[in-house]
Amino acid sequence: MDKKDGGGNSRRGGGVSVDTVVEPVGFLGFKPDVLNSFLGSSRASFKTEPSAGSSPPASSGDDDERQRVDEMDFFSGEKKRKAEFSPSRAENVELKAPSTGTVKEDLSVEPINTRLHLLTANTGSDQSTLDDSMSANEDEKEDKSELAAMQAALARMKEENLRLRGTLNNVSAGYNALQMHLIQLMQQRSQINGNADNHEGVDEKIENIKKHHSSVPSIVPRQFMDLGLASVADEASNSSTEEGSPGRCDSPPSNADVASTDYRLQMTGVKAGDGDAAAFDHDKPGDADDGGEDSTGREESHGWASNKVPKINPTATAASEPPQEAIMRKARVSVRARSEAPMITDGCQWRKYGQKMAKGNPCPRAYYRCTMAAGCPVRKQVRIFLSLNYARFRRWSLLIPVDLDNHVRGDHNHPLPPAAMAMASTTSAAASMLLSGSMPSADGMVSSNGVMSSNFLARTLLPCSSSMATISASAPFPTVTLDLTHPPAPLQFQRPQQQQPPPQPPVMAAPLAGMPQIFGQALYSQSKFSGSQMSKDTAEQPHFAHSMAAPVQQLPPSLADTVSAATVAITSDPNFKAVLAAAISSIIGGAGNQGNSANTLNILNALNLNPATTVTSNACEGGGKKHGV
DNA sequence: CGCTTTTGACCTGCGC
DNA sequence: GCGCAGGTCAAAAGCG
Repeated sequence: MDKKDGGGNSRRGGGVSVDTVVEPVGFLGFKPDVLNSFLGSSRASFKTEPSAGSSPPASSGDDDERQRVDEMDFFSGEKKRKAEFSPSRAENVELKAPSTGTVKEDLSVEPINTRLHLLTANTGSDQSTLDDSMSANEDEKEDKSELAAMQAALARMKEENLRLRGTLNNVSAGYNALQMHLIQLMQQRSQINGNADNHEGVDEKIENIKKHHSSVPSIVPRQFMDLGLASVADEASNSSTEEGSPGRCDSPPSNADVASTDYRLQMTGVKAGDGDAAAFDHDKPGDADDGGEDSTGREESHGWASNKVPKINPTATAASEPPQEAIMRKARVSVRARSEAPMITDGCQWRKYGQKMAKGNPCPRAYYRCTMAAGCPVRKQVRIFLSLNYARFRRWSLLIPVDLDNHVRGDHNHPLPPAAMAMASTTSAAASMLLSGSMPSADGMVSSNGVMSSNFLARTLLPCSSSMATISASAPFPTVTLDLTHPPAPLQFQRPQQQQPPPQPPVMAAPLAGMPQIFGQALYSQSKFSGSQMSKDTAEQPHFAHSMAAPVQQLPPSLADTVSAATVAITSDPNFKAVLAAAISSIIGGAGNQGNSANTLNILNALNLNPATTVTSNACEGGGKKHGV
């Protein structure tokens, strides 16, 4: 039972810059009602308050600025104006104003104007005496100005609604494109692996999708690396990925089923300067979401992330990257789980008991307490980010990435389920790895020729599922994403499907006998990915660059050589091995709460490691999650 | 009807 | 002492 209340404060003190991000989100197709936890109980309502004594905002130059500010605060949680973005209700937006009550707006100004005129008439009918006429006229003027202000506000809302609808269409189109591309990549992958059965299955899927979306283009940008598809994407043919060139979706599609726009499913803390988070990227103030970039980004919101993700160009990226990005970069461990599941985030059962807006942060902070057992004192904070999801069956829902804030307090007075144990230790190991000196960043393991990748780590940490763990390099900080939306599978290392298995590395012992395939796959899969941080990270961490990139630079296309390169990489770095062992042991020991330490030691021995020199025990605590409770 | 979520109010700690 | 921000409570609302 490791108590680690203090460990959860790694963000606050000690300079440890790891956010343990847990995303109790449904990745695709989770229930929209869960989304209420983010935006409150408001139902497609925009609350507007005319500014006190303000003149009606005409269409002046300040109007655009004001509108931009409004949009920036659109999901900021400020009380004066909050909205639940429920695209299914986007056509029927309810507007509330203090003096007018509730006005239904069906994307038409006419009803609003009618109501406002009625209000104006009522106001005028109150005049009865001459003495009162003066004050009445003043009141009338005031009312008129107020009404004008409200009209302007309503007009803005209408415009915003239209823009949101455009965003809806764009995102839906992006989703279609993404789905199509995923299937294609799966097909290509199956071809690579020579798996005829999978190939047929994928073909069938493709045909099914094509039936529904006959005009889905075959181009999808690389952005969806964040989806956990990075490896798949990089295994794709050059054509499909290279076609995702910036600017190809300059104009928003007119048809929701025609996709040519990017769709970014995960937008947790995306740097505003990227501009690719579109209209719903609400970053912390000061995240460079100002200045000229804002205006352009605002325009791009119409096109929903119109490919502003920097193209993978290591040299150009390193040269043009603003210095502040280096400061902003943090390691993140993101765990994704379906929100409709009774167990959210980490296998425990939590009940929300409060939510608070943090100053300077548009994302609310929610407070949960463990309800797995009566009187369990464990509580945790989560910070909620917002992103969009166009789920299956063309239903809208919102992603709710949740930041655990490394703050789980107290000790459970009950045994934790195995899932919680495994996940806690795994995320901790991942976070520790990101922080370890051997790991410059999640995406930094790139050689000069762009090989080696973040998914190397991801698949290492969760080798039992190739799609379970990914590491995103496109975010401003490396993010380890553990996708728990898939049902937990028993540890089964993939066996090479080739007729001729790759040579076993000499140091690989029994527990890791299946790892070469994983490493090789990861190495191969990321051949074109994660170049953005390469130069900087390798420069910052020459040690690791040497240990990891050197063999990769000579990477031939054959799988055997990639395995060899991975072997060298693993065995040359003790910290890497240590964290790897911790992660694997957590998985192996996940079925039971006992024996994690023993497993770790076994794996350390298998890796020829001296436990005394490793970071194993600390690694499992450094990430801020409870471990071994 | 009971459980969960929301949300405003209240409490507490900390910095100035 | 005051203000601010974080954390918690509890009534109200939502939901199945």
